Amino acid sequence: MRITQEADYALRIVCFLAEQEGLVDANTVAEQCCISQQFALKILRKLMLGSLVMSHKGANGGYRLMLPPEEITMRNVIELIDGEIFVSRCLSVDHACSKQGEHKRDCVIHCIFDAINRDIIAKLDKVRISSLIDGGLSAEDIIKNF
Amino acid sequence: MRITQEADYALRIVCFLAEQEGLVDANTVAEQCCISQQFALKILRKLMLGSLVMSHKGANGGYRLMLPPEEITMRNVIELIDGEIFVSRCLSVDHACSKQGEHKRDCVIHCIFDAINRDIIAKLDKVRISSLIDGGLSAEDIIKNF
DNA sequence: TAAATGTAGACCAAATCGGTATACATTGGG
DNA sequence: CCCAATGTATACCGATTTGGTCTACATTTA
Repeated sequence: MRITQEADYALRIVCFLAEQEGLVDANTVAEQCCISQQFALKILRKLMLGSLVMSHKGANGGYRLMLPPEEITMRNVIELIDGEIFVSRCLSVDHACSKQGEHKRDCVIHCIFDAINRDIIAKLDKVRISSLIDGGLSAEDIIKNF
Repeated sequence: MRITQEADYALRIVCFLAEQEGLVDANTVAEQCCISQQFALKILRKLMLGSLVMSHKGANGGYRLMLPPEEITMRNVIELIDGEIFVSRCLSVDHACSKQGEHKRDCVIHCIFDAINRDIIAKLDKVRISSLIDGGLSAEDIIKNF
């Protein structure tokens, strides 16, 4: 599954919350992150289900991160929204290709995709939200770390 | 855009053709690669448009590779079928995120996705069809080369 | 108790994906 | 020369995913 727009939005939201103190209401989050309020709410709910953010109801309610930004990785956020990352369908649970493949090459192709996939996940796991926000690292420094 | 099932089929087809001598008709290709005949035809046509295979019409017609398998990479085949590879929508031509992003983090996230993407493409570019077929390399050797 | 918030989930349109169907063109063999 | 075997072209189709919106409701604080 590819990394969706929604996951991209979720990253923005998490970064935004990481830069705020106290509770921030959904409207502010949506405006600051350039997302419709309704969609932001939906994403915030998913982030809550994954225990990345918590909320407080009622007037003056809002959302805040549940973890320090050093303890959240890009992978955490993306997988929470999109589910497990896989670049090719034959890596998903049903393993379509390994069922059909009688040939050596099918397995080899599968192994290659798998290696690439593991590499992507490892990279996304190395990037902490704290690196992305103000006071974090430059893109070059993050990439150098890969 | 993720690597689709169709691209996976295309890889099988190209590998199969690489192992055959002379022309092979679409029915044989479809059967040997476990693809429906119609769908195999569709993929073969795309491979023709990309000049990876050529065909001969009429009775005793069929398809064959236009290039030696050393000169075709996984990237060639996949991009021919799926178009440009990008792991995240914000890397596609419209650059949705860079339009909206006023924040440093949006650019950083974009740069990270871009680095990951370039890495995937580079890896797929290193794998030649000749490595995938009988007499080629083992998956471990291919991955070691990454 | 009303206004400000969050909660839940149904609903929806467009795009993508994986594939099929139909009609036609070309070639080679008898 | 004609027909069977092949390829060519393109329209169509249903399921799933994606990117949202809408509606109704629950909770909290002033």
